[in-house]
Amino acid sequence: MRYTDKRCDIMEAALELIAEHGFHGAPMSDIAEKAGVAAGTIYRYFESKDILINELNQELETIVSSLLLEEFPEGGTVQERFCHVVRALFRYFIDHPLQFRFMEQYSYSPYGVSRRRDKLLGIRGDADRQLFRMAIEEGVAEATLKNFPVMVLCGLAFGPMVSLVRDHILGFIHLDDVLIDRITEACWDAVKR
Amino acid sequence: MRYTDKRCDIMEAALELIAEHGFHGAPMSDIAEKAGVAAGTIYRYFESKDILINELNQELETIVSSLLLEEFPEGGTVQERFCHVVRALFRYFIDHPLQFRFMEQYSYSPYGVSRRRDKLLGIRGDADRQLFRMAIEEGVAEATLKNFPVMVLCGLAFGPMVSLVRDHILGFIHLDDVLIDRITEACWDAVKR
Amino acid sequence: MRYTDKRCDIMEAALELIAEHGFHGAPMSDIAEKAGVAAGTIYRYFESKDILINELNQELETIVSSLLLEEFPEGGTVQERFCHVVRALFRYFIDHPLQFRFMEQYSYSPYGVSRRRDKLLGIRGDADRQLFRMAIEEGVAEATLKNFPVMVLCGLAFGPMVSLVRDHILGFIHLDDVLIDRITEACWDAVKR
Amino acid sequence: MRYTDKRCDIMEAALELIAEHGFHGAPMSDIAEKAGVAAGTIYRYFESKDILINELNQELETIVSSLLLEEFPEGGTVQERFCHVVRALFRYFIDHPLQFRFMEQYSYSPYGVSRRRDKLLGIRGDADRQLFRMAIEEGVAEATLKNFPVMVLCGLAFGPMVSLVRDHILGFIHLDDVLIDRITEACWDAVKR
DNA sequence: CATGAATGAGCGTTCATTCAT
DNA sequence: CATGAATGAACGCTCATTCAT
Repeated sequence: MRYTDKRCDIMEAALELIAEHGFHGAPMSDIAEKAGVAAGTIYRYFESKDILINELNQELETIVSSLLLEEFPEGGTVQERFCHVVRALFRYFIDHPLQFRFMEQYSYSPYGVSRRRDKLLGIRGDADRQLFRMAIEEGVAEATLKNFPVMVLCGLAFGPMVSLVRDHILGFIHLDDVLIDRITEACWDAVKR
Repeated sequence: MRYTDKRCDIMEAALELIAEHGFHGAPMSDIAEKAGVAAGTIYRYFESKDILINELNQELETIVSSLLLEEFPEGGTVQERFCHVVRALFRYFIDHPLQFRFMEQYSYSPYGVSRRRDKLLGIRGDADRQLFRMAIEEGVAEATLKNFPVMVLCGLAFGPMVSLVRDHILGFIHLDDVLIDRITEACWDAVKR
Repeated sequence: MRYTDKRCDIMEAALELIAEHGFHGAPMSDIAEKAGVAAGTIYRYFESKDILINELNQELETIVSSLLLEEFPEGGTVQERFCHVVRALFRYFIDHPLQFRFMEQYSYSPYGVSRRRDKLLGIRGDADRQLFRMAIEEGVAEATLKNFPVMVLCGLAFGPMVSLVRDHILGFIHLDDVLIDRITEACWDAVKR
Repeated sequence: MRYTDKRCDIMEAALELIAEHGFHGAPMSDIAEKAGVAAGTIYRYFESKDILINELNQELETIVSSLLLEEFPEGGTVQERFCHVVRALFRYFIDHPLQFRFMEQYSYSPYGVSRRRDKLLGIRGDADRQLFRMAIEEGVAEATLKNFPVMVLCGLAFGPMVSLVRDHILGFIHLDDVLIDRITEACWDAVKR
């Protein structure tokens, strides 16, 4: 028996179906079938559909988080750190469209809103966010960046990425490494003083 | 007479409930009640819930479209035209959070994807988009803008707006006219050569 | 129009199935089928299965209550009033075995316990209970009855009835009017001083 | 060895949970957990949940039966024997509310009905019942008791007890030894000629 | 045209029971 | 013998849609 990790199977099936059809287009029965388990089995691993969805999102966030920490240029300039994060997210999501579609849907649902609120209130804080936030605050302090609230600078940094990754995944544009680098530079132009 | 009172009532009720509770948190019966009509009556105006949602989105797009055409500085510089559009969208959505929440949900759902595809394939095209596209193509041609595909420039222009309007509506930041103007300038920095 | 045909059909079907098979042996789908309606239709009349059950019990209590008030010998002796109630309950339940089986199950379920508690706390009080209670208190005061708490006297009065009606319905004994009268007298012997 | 530790643990757990939450509020998994065994283990001792419940009831009946035989005044008067049984049941159930709640639920469920039927048809007969029955028949024969069928006299004897023990357990009244003795006397008044 | 009662497929979830280990 | 993960039928309930009035 090679694939005995049922929990993973279920999460993968959920990821795929929800990414493709949305939360409501992915009934537990379909998830179970795709995961190769019985419907009731899911409930041994996740108390409810909501909890499955939340845990899946949390796991994806953790993966993204650790990805950003890898090769993070901690001693680099503000620009280097800023562009590292933007570029890394671009590449990760382009390589992982299901993850992107899922997280996108999650963040636009009631789930995401309350989670977002928790994070902002400091109830939750990931290391990667701290590092990025510090880079930004440093940039503002030393007048490398425009004097905006952190959240505005985040919007300028990630807004285009979200929008463009989506267009890429839907096939409306094609983003290659060269283009990603150039777009990342453009985002830097938006925030730099 | 296509746009009767009842039709409008239904669309308004749908807008409000869907913006607030999502597509699946807004049953037809609730929409009917809020609109002051019987459940069956909705089906005289809209063949199905899906069609209601699609038509509602279309109407909102039309409204936004005509808004952008108003006071469009047709003879102005590329920068003037670009910033007009960004700023106008910022202001409209901040003043119309229900419309924003609805369109946001729509665009992240399966509905939005196919619609988007239609548009790009030229099946649908709004006047405002033509004007904005022309401004951008002009800017690229005259080397005012960075040499990116139009869609990338759109991402750089509107990505931050979508992200920041959302944060504003959720109460995470407060956008006033001064800040909007400064952010719009920052978006311009991203796209200008 | 509160008591439509369908509402009655549903209540009757529920009464019959629950009396026969218990709360858990009577799924909503069976009730619907027996009532000749679709499953969803039940929920137009009753918010939930629990509420259906509670309303059914309440209705049966009301019927029993008004039955006891009919021909109640208000000016009679304590004995006359006591025996009227015991005898009337005997006869009603023997003629209405489904009602008996339902109420029996109800009173032994969590539903019944809290309802009972409410009644005793005076949150709910039916006219018939008041009359019976008054007769008993009068009997105790004038030393016609043994000096027991009211509840003990009720136990002596109704305990045998519940037990014997049940045996009758199950076919273990046959109660006719003569026997009922004699048993009622025996209950009187238990309570009288 | 038929009555192993595990078997007892399971029965005790079942008794407690069913008494408290009813048959349907006591899943096998909960019973297993409370008994400190795996869910599957229960099925080594009991073929099914129904059988577990039936055997539990049977065991409780046996315990009650032997209790009644203890100190049974075999040579005493009919009254002594009658009152002994009534009083002993009162006391046992007041001291063992879980047992009472279980047996009550059992007897009002489909389980209880068929069991009752078996008993009356003579398929099952416990020694205690024989003794009580004999006392009653003797009383009827010698005209100490009213001339009722045995089952009616049982109803008069035990109906009040069941009703009042229940009220005691639910906290609606408090039965102490003095009150129990007096109530037992009252039951005797009901059956004696 | 408008109504709203009725429908029934489909949902998330539970749990008695099985069986490979 | 004991385990507990897995099963899947069955439950209570929702809601988009229909149609007799």
